[in-house]
Amino acid sequence: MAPSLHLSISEHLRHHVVVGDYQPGDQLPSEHQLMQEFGVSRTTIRRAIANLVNQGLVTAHQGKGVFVSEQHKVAYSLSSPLVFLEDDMARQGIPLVVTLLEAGVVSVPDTARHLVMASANPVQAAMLQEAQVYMQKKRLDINNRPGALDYTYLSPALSPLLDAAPLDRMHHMVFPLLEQQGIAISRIEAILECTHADPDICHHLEVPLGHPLIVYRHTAYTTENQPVAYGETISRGDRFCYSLTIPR
Amino acid sequence: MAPSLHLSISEHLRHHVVVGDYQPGDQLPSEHQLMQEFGVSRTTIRRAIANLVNQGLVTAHQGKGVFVSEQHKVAYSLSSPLVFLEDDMARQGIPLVVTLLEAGVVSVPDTARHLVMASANPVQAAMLQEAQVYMQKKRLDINNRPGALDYTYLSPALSPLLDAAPLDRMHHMVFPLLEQQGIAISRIEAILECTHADPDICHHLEVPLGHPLIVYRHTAYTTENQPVAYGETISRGDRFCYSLTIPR
DNA sequence: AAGGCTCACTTGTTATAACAAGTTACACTT
DNA sequence: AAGTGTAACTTGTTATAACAAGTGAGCCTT
Repeated sequence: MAPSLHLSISEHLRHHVVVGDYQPGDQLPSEHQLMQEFGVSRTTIRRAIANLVNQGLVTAHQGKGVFVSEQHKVAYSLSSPLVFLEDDMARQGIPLVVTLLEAGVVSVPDTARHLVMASANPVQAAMLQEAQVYMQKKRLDINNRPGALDYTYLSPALSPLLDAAPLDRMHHMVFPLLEQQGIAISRIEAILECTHADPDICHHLEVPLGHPLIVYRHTAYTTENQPVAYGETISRGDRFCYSLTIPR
Repeated sequence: MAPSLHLSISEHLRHHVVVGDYQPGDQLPSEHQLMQEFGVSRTTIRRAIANLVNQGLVTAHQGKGVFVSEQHKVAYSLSSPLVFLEDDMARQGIPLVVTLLEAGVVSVPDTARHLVMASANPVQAAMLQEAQVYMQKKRLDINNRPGALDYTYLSPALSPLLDAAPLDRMHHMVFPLLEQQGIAISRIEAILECTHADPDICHHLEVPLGHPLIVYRHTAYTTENQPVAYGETISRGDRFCYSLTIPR
């Protein structure tokens, strides 16, 4: 289960970028230098760099070198929309005020099942149909008015870990907490759509009936392709939703 | 300018998937078979397949084989939302029927100005407030019903190039055409929000007044950080919008 | 028949090698 | 001084090779 070499090196280089050892615009050591530094072949170095390029952290130019992207801070948010929805808003100066409205054990709503059914994997579907740890959170916008509702469902497989991290500490930033406890999210499937506000939502978001809303549904999978978290975020659609910078 | 081998092979395989020669769940020929079929080394075949895996079209299982993904129709490449909005839909077999409704020279709407203001660069703001080449396009969905409206504004700096490529040839795929003429788009800022349908939109999209709509606004910047294109895409929000698989 | 073993198949990872192609600096020619 | 050309870098592409690791069928033992 040990990570492969090129992934380790990729992580190592990314760490330097995130920490700030490499500033935006800086040139990475050449492939030859990295080969000597890590004592591996060019194949491995190139795969590690290809990994970073795919994530948008660096850009390679034939004949010149590999350079740290200018907007790597938002590039990171692009490769992980979970961060974009939680972490990144705070990073953009939008205060993230979250209230935990409800928590308990329930079953997943039909919308989630639909999402899983699309992948046509009976095992996964069965897993998500089981009882889940459930959280409902309200998020305030800049004006301290209700901005979004968050529904999070965690797989029962996570129960032992959840005991170690009680629910009241999970009132925000679920994914970082999961990763901190060794649960690696490798893939996320997301669907974005737009609906009217039903009476229940109206109450929480303080909008009139039928108000336009953006619904963001996502399922997070581990490296073993097991769905461990499903979430819905319902935001008011009439105001700023999100902005991102996309490196090509 | 000839595409590299592994990209050609990747395109070739993807074509089979999109056309339907390979059904979801089908197993691709093994690496060894593909090596013989295309007469290339395993390196090249593996890079071509890695390409497809990155795009979410296929899934590889060690010891078993490579299989066509179940959800390949909704797997978008996240690294380029412009492609997702134009090129990629066609590539995935979703017919891209576009009608050019109107074209001319106008000034940018206030929404665009707001987008530029957010980046707090007066030079950029001034540039986008000038008169622009303007295009309005209607896009049909799978059922040949109106699916989205497209508004594209091109910077006056592009005028000489636009003469070479007349507007009637730009009825779709604006970005590829720009790149073809040497204009490199390095960054895109995008905002996503949700509104009601106003009477004008109702007419084109054939929806009742007040119908929920998703608005996707984007500004494209060159490598010199100059905004050269602004676009709005207004889609019906009540139906499937997009779904993506995000590799971490 | 049940269980375990081996073997042939698959993809995964890494190493080595050679050439292509873009960039840059420096020396050399004009 | 201006331009040219070469040489030494860089990344890009492909080939060959070897071994690791997961899978499954079939044989073989019990």
